[in-house]
Amino acid sequence: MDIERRSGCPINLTMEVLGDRWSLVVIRDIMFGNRRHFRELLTHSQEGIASNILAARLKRLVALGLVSKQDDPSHSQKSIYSLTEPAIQLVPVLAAIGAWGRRHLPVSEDLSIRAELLEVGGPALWDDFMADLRRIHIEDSIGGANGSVTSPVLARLTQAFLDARAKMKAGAEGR
Amino acid sequence: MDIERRSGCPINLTMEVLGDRWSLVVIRDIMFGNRRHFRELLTHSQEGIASNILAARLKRLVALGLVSKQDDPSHSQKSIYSLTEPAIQLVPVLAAIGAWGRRHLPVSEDLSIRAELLEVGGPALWDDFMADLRRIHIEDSIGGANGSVTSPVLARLTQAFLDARAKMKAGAEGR
DNA sequence: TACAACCGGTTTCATTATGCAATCGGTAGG
DNA sequence: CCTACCGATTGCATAATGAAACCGGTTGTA
Repeated sequence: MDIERRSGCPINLTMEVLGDRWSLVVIRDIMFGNRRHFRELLTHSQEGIASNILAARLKRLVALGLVSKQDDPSHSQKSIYSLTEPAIQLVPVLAAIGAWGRRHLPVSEDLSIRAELLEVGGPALWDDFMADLRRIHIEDSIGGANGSVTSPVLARLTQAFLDARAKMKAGAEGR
Repeated sequence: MDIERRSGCPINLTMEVLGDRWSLVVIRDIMFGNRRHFRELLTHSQEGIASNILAARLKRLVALGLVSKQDDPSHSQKSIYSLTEPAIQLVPVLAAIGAWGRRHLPVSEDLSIRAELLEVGGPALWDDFMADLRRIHIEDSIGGANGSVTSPVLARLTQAFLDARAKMKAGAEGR
């Protein structure tokens, strides 16, 4: 799998790699939803991706080195998909995209929480989150695929964030 | 022109708007190259965009509110394309994408200068650049379209950056 | 041992997007 | 008047996308 190389511009090359409707959405689900198996990605997809499209995207992302694939020892037919270092370094890109979309597009509030958190947290939070992702996807890619384990950093901060917002809301309504 | 709204997720919605091979490349050329006319975008395109694709993308970007179109008073047939505020706010997204591409894809050195500058300059530089873009595209969208006027901030910093790098290189070779 | 549910996909076929090349009618400047 | 240029449009071929059905193998359960 090779990209076109229409030009050596970083923005152009990135669009040749990620410039389609699905690739970043699949990476998002692996990264934030810890969906590590084909079926998880297929059936829990908010957007209802078709199985052939998902298969094609995963194959492409593996060929490009953004995702790795390995056998799941607990089930001879299962495969575990993991993020590689280049994909983990997309965190700032996803944060910027999320922040922009939240501001300029008709997003739904519940799906915007992570984007808001990433924006408020800034680079320091991104680094913590990326460290989590390395632990889950690279150092312990098999153990990290079990259950619904997601990033401890993100889980803790999301909860703190929701609590703070609930408290703020209650306070505003109380007067 | 409406987007699909497969889901209300900020990342998904952004990919529905910008998730194709050309939209961000066109915005890049308007933003960094100050290409304000159809022909400029067509013939100076590094990637060789086809005229029908360019026409379709411009129409779509105008419909989505990322680009505005107005008559050029100096030529009854010319149109001036300008960035709107939402597109100007893509600067951090383009900076993040450029930084990622520069690190992980086979970019060419000369086309990476701006990406490197934006990455080193950080949010403070982005803000200055965005202020320039507002001046050029919103406050004086007609005057800004004349000649090869680009952002003063970006031009000055790019030059300073190139000088610094040349000096560094000369110093390294001198020993 | 039968069997249903589940596994990661593949196949088929229709629709849509992309891309190249040629071309369009109107305009500007000499 | 004529040439170059203006922002596109048209025709046509190929590639990408998408919905739905389907596949052989595996697993857990009765």
